[in-house]
Amino acid sequence: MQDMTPNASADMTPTRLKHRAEFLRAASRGRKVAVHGLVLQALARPDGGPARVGFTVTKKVGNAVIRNRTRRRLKEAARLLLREAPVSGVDLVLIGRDTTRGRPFSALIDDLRRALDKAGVARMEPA
RNA sequence: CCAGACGGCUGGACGACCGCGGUCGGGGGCAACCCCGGCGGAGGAAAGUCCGGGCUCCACGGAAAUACGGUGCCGGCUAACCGCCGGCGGGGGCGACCCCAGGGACAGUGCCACAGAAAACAAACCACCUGAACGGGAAUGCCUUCGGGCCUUCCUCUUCCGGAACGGGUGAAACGGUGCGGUAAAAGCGCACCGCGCUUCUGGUAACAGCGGCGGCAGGGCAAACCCCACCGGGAGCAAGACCGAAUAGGGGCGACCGGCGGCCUUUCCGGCAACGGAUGGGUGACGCGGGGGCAUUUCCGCCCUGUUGCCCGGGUUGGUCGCGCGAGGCGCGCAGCAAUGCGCGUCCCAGAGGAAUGGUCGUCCAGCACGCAAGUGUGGACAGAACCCGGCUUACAGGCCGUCUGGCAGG
RNA sequence: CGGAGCGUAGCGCAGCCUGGUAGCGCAUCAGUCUGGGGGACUGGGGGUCGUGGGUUCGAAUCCCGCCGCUCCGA
Repeated sequence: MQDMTPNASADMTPTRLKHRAEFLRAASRGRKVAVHGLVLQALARPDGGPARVGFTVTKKVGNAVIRNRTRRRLKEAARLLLREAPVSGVDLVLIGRDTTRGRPFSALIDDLRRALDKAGVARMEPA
């Protein structure tokens, strides 16, 4: 978040979404796509910097161990997918569901790819 | 072998690829940072947050009392505890063993529904017994005018004096239980045993236990009802707290206090016609200097703030560093102790995040479960995730391992 | 991290402090009034008192542990 300078665009590694206000902004004004393994909220940012990713797993899903496992699988799926197909200028919030934990990992990655596509994130890639 | 009791340990293993955060070393880069390599990276409950401490800040002269809260058989352990260990007493179990907030009910207040005569000061009531009075009845005897009258005995309604606390369907509980004697009827009224109270002595640090003696029985239960007694407790919590940076208007209000020099106000004295000057004591707070602070550090210059301090109002700040892991520490051995635990020696350093790492995927194996005669096939890891630390408690937990002990059956 | 409260019939609530009978409203069922509906009246059914222990003769009530939910402060 410190190096949001435009000339650092060679590094497209996503950073982390941290503040409550940012999550609320993505929830209220972003596009929402629900697929089997997760729910995606995406909100375009005008600065064109690297994508920022946040994770939400509510207490409804389970206890702390289950929530950790859910979040870590989402985190790994986002890492692998955004490494081979980086996007920018967007805030992404991945919300875990009950099914996230038992979903086969390859299917989870497909879910995320499809959700990004439906949210129009792929077309947000910088020119 | 079966059934059971208690205590302790463990909480899948190995590997491959891709990753995460910490730290150390090397290299690159002005720097932010990047690359390579090494090392280590969740638990017995990390959980619930129910107790106790350390640590930090705040408050506070000492001690006591009051209020509030907690604890409550005895002894020991501990930094401390509502904890642990060992005893005692009570209850349960054939037993190993398990359970118990277990001080005080002559300090006081209160409650004990229904039932029952009565639920706590003790008596009243029904029933029982002796006696008396009036009346009634029966029998015997005497007298008679034959209507009845009288004496004695017995029974009885009602009433009264007395005896006694034995009985009264009840009830969780009712002024001790059983038996014998005793009596008008009875009763610890007397005796034996049991229970109970007091007590000498003995054992024990003590709670308490045992033997003996004395007492004919004191006197219900509930204090997890109020309460009494004894002991303990200041408050808040790592978002504690400290530092650096950035930012803002380095802002405002109300008070208290200090005086090195000048200025200003003022007391007294001297000089002067006077303005004023000198000396002296006091006051005055933003007006100047000195002094102090800041702009990374040192010197000079410059700029800015500023007397010191308390409280309040307003404004800005969500960045970083420390606190932060060598500790009431882990492991092993020895000694003391029944034990909890303590002491000594040796050895080890063992997670430190901050929207928060400790992971994702796959393979082989080891337990478990299901199917199958079998080879095998399929399935599949219990409860659960550190956030300042430690000692406990409570709760959750698939399966496995070890030890000690009890009862029963069979065999030698 | 610290603190407060709640859990009783299908729903909303009393009863708890001061222990012995669980009650009220809506809903539901049956009957009557009406030609029918609505409505009114009469009568009835329905509750492991969140859960596990303890105290007591007796616990929804008192005490302790646990589960779930809500709210407040930093």
